Amino acid sequence: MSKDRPAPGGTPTLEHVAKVAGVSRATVSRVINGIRNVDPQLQEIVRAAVEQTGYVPNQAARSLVTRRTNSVALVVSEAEHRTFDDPFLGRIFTDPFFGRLVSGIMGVLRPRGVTMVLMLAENDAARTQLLGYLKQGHVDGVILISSNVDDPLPRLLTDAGLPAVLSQRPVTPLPISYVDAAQSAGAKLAAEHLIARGCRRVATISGPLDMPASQDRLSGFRDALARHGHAYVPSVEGNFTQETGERAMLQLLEEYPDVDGVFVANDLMALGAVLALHDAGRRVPDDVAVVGFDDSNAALMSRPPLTTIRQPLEDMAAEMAHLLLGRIDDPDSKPTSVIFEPTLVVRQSA
Amino acid sequence: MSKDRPAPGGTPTLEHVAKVAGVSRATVSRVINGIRNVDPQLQEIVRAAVEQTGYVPNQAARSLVTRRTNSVALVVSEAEHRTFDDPFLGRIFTDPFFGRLVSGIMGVLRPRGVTMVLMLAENDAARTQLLGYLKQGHVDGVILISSNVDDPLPRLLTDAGLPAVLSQRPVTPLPISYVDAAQSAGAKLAAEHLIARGCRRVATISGPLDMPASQDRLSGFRDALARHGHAYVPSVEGNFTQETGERAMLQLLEEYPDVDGVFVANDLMALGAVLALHDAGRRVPDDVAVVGFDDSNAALMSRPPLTTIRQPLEDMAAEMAHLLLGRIDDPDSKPTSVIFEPTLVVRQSA
DNA sequence: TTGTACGCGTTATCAC
DNA sequence: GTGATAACGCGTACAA
Repeated sequence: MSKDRPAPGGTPTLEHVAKVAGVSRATVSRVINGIRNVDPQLQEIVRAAVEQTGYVPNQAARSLVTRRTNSVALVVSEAEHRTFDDPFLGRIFTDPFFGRLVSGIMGVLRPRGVTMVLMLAENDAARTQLLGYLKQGHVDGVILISSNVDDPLPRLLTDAGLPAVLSQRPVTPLPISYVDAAQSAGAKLAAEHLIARGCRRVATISGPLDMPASQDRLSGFRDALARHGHAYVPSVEGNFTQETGERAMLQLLEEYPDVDGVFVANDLMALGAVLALHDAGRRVPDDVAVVGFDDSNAALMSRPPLTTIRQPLEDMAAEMAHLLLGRIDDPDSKPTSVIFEPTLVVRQSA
Repeated sequence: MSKDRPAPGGTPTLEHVAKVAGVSRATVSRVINGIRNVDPQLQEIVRAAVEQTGYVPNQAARSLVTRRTNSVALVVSEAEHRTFDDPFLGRIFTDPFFGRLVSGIMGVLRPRGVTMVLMLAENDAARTQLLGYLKQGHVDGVILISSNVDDPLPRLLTDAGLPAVLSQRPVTPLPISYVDAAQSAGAKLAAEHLIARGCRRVATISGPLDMPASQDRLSGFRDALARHGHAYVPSVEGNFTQETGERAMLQLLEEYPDVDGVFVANDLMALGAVLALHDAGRRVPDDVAVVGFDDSNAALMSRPPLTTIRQPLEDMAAEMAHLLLGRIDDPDSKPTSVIFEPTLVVRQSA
């Protein structure tokens, strides 16, 4: 038989290495996995054999027995059905927001030797395929980002029993860990700053209202202003892109020409708003003060630079990674939530 | 023994389904993989059993024998060693360029049932980890994007025998497929347009000169102008971000105050250049004409909208996917290259 | 400390 | 058309 197939025609296997090293498969396996109980001398021999053969463990075989892949998925999802020209991909690869999240996540994953794969779920077809992929055990867990209220993914993930962490409080209570920023507290900071600088006629440009975070920022802003006597706060909805921020500001100007302060739900839209104001001949912040949200580097690209509400995205992302790893190590651990406090960063737009 | 472990405590396996359906494992496997030779009646029964048990094939076991994962990696790499605050992630998640590539790739991958995982290789540590991941057989092949001249990845990939496709002509000849745009032809279009509209003192803002594409655009631009008598064309190097485009334009204005036409190596930098020109009190295009590159939606966000050189990124990405799939199906097929022709898109900036 | 032997869940090659 | 059964490459009790 070819139990000892002599020529490593294809990729070398554990057995080849074992033969070269003159030891058993088990021993090779041990040194590769860093198990202590093995003679240092042999260790050297084995390492040499590994080197010589160019051996690399076969992930399929390995995870078939360990039930681990040492990789997690970062999935960016969006519930709505959209056309092919959908701005979804454009939004993702345009908003510095995501870069900060990725950075924070990799910061904790990489040192622990777990790889991150990024997957997009921009429509139902994508989601179906994604779910199959995940269920098949390609990854040990998933970090889910940017899901809106209708996104079925959180529930699907818990139903599938996959370790997962959300980047937002789930809309419907679910036994799932998540990390979030205190959105309304952030909005309150914005409101109070605008009030403090003397704005009397404030409005707001919100994010997509099917996202909890958008809702919270809007209601938080309104509540804070109500406490200062502003019964009504006009708002226009955007979708977090610079373009919609611009359009929203235009609409606001048309409907409330005397607006003198605007809270915009993210920096990218704020960038657009500032542009629109400039086009309309309004000075920022003298005529209209603008406060953004995120403190992404878009805030610095604006002129004037954006006063904004900073959320510590890198830290939040790192926390997500930690929560996920914890859950992977102990699937029975209780779902946890961690809330971060946003802070006001004053620059020149307000 | 528990060859017939009765209770599917964990995830259901082929064997469970077989038992429920009252057939053999082999049969279940056949219907799952769509092999014809199976009684339609049984097919139904099996399907029902699959449904009932909620069975999902175990990818590890499957690919252990098939040596296929039905997934490919899209890796975005960068050779330089950078600091933690490196703009790399910022660049990726800020440039619409990537969104278009991803979109084009998924357009061909998804219908064929292969999933795409996106991986970042922003430094050596990341690259090492990535390579291990790839060698372990997590994916069937890789599409490599945005590597610069020093990037060791193309060679590492070919050495490892992984099916791969590059998004640019490799700097050193390598037996590897790639897709590219005719960069210098595009630059020539820009040059001729500027000349045609009467520019006499043209300059250019190039991309990072360690990228072949940047070099080609620069030399193509210079060559075309030389043919029109412009012996010298000033240039400043940027790194494809709006911010560097802005700075480069500022520098250009300082050193060549009478510049009346600029070719900028991508739209994002062109956006910054237009901003800088505006700040400097120059009218675009009347005082200074600006031509960008890519025709990303950044071109539309600029005011005035950018005249630019369009490269069909979606099509190019789709072609990359095709080439890769072809190579995966037949690893011995010859490396292929496909070059796309850029076109001039005239808007208002030039 | 090291080796033996079994099992992980599938696919594929056989007979039937 | 269907069912045994042998790989696939590895980790790991268990025995030595």
